[in-house]
Amino acid sequence: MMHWRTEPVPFRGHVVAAGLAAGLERGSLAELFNRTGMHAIHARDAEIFAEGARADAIYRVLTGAVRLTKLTSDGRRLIGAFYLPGDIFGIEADDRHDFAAEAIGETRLLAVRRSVVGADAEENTDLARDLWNHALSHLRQARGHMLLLGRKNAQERIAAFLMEMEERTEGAGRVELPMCRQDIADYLGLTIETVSRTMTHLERSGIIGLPSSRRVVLQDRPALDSLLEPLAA
Amino acid sequence: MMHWRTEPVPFRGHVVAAGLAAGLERGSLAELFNRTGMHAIHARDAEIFAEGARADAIYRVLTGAVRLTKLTSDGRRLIGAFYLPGDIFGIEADDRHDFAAEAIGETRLLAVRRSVVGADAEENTDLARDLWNHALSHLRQARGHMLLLGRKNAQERIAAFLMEMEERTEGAGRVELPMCRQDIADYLGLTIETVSRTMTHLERSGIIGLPSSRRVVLQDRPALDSLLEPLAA
DNA sequence: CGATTAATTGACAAAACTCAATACGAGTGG
DNA sequence: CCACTCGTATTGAGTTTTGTCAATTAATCG
Repeated sequence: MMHWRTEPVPFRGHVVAAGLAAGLERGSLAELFNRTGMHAIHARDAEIFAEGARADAIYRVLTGAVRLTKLTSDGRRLIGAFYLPGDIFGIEADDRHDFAAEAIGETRLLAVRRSVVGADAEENTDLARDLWNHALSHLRQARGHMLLLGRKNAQERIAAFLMEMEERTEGAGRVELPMCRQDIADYLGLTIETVSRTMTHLERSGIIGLPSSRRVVLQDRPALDSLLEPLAA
Repeated sequence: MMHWRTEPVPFRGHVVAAGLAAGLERGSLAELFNRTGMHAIHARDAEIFAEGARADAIYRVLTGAVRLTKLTSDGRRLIGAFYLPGDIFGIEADDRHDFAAEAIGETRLLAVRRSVVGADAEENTDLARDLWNHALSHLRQARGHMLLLGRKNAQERIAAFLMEMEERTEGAGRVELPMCRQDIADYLGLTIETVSRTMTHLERSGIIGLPSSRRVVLQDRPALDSLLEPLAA
């Protein structure tokens, strides 16, 4: 179930997807969302767009969270990215989406039709540059994720994931995970059991705290850093 | 297999990196390469650009092959992509390269300065669109590779790799691999031993032939397809 | 409070990795 | 032409990590 409203919404978020600090210029992408964005609400697990669907809008997360998923016929699932409030997604396809997007919890989005974006971008240099930068930041995110999936062990994946989430939510040492263990597993290319075991292992080592399964406290940041250190460059 | 010999090089190739069929319009990226591209030759294993280097040119492969690599301090290496004759690379960075690029064998390239590309793209819609499409095809390639690294076993990775190489070189059932086993291993997130063992296993199953280590014959295509089938969608 | 879903834990199996030895292949010099 | 060498690839044996299957505990929601 999905509700559409047309009122412009003030931009309260921040672009965290790839550490890009987007300024708020007239004619920018952020401004376009605020001026012409359509409001949408998606229920938990609702599909925002399907794999293979025509890409006809781009989105900004207002509240909640989104996962980009690809499902194989025998049930394996990969989550290519998570999008949190402030993040923009859906640029990442030329014609058809190669991944589906789903709301993780109840999620509010702003959507702008591609026809509108495209028309504006022809005129407006700022907007074109914003779109370009976003596409590249998605590419960088994907490449970073490749490294994680290809060359890291379970501990390193979990550590990297927790640090990433903490950064993106500015959680000051504590992270409130919007997604379940299975989502994390499918994002990290692990099984749910390995995620669980690795989490408890980090907890028993005193590196993190787990007041509840969705709440993580980064207690020993240096230790976490040192887990990732070999991957730095 | 394609070879580029003449100096002002007509674009006879096709963009294979992600299956994008680029048209040949005046003012397109291909045309820009042909008109203003600088010729460069890199010896085997020579660095084309370093990780972290300022991104100031984009490239098209004429002959040879290129690998995009990221090295970690403890020696793990990931190859993010291979580029073959006709492929364009180096767009994939906004300011700094997050991966290094190296020639695999002796490799000839065309290079165009970013300042030139950027200036032209402001004026020229075709070129801007070409750049955009290339960036998105790199993104699709990276996402496809994520799926491979995150959810496939060794056999599936090798099978996918061989099929990809065959498609990209139009080898009609036979592939001449430009890269060594270690490169393949680092592209697939495996060890060299696992690559080797899996290759010989496929050979003993009669699915592929291995007249030499660098030459592969896809003998039983249906069998190869069926190895990948579960990943189709 | 009971029902249902999500998360953890345990015991075992399988896949891939590591370390070590051997084989192959191209190039070199006797 | 053969032997030698060096880099690359293959093969083998044993270990480690992660996955699988099953059971248990915790959390959530009417």
